[in-house]
Amino acid sequence: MGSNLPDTTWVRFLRAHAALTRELSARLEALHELTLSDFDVLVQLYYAEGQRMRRIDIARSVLLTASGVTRLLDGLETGGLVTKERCDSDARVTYAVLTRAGVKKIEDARETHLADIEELFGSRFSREEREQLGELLGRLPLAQTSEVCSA
Amino acid sequence: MGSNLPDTTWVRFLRAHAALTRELSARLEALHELTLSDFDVLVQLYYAEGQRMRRIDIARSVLLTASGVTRLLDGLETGGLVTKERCDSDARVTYAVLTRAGVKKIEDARETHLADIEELFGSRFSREEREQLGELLGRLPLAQTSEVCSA
DNA sequence: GAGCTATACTTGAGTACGCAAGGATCATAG
DNA sequence: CTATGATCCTTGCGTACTCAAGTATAGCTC
Repeated sequence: MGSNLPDTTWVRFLRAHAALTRELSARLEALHELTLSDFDVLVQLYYAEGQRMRRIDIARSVLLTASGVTRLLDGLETGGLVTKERCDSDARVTYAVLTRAGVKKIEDARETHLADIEELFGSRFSREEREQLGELLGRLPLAQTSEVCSA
Repeated sequence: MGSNLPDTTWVRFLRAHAALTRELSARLEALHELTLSDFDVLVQLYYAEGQRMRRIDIARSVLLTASGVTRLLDGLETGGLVTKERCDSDARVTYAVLTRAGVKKIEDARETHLADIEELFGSRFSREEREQLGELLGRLPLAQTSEVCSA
């Protein structure tokens, strides 16, 4: 019954994402009380200069909307993992800065989360396959907002 | 600044998914008032025997939870695209059956949605690349619920 | 410097889920 | 036939978003 389903590759992509994020986020939640997005944002901050970023840059790098970032950071802030900081040169922007607790949290969470990613995702592929997969995925459109990336 | 970010391939996977589903679902919503999941379910039904499925099988095939399916079908039902139907041999199960309007809807939506998928996803790859991508994605774990698939 | 538009962020309202718990119904074992 | 456990489905509740609208600031043009 080779049904004429929509591009099977795309469907696999969708299914794989659903299954992987479900499992990964369950584990991350259980062990560290973090969402996948929380983790994502914390990592961005961790590697940012001065471990601080403008909210809008966070939004662009993790592909959330501005409002999504506001609420996500609200959560991290009440959890004591980040703090706000005003910007001297532009009163519109407020930085999100990683706190000491935030650094600790991300370093802890990294440990298990990277292992989980490796187990459920990375280990399925050889080195070359992984690179090729990365290359293929890298061709996909990321945003209509033209400008992207930092370092 | 080659930062030691979590497996870049995985991150690309996440970003690509976020960007693609955002755009695809915006278009699908605008043109047909359907969610990606709605579409997904309708397609499954479309190709199912008698265009009918048990809810639990829908859940498994599109990777939603049972409750997610219940509510999604509630929506499709009030939209007149599917109807419930009791199962004679097992009073626990209720089938979801595609209505005439549902068939029409999915046939309409397919047209544009498949084109959108092709534009944003498929066209990025050559034939072989697409196959390879599909193969690689197919290796990823789909569910812990062992049993999968139908035809 | 008055007025415009663009940018950064927040807030209100709505939604698409998930999880956990509950209600039927089935299947089996005594 | 009754008790036990599994399966199918729904419901209550919580949450992570989104979009649209609003506020504040920045910077440009005249």
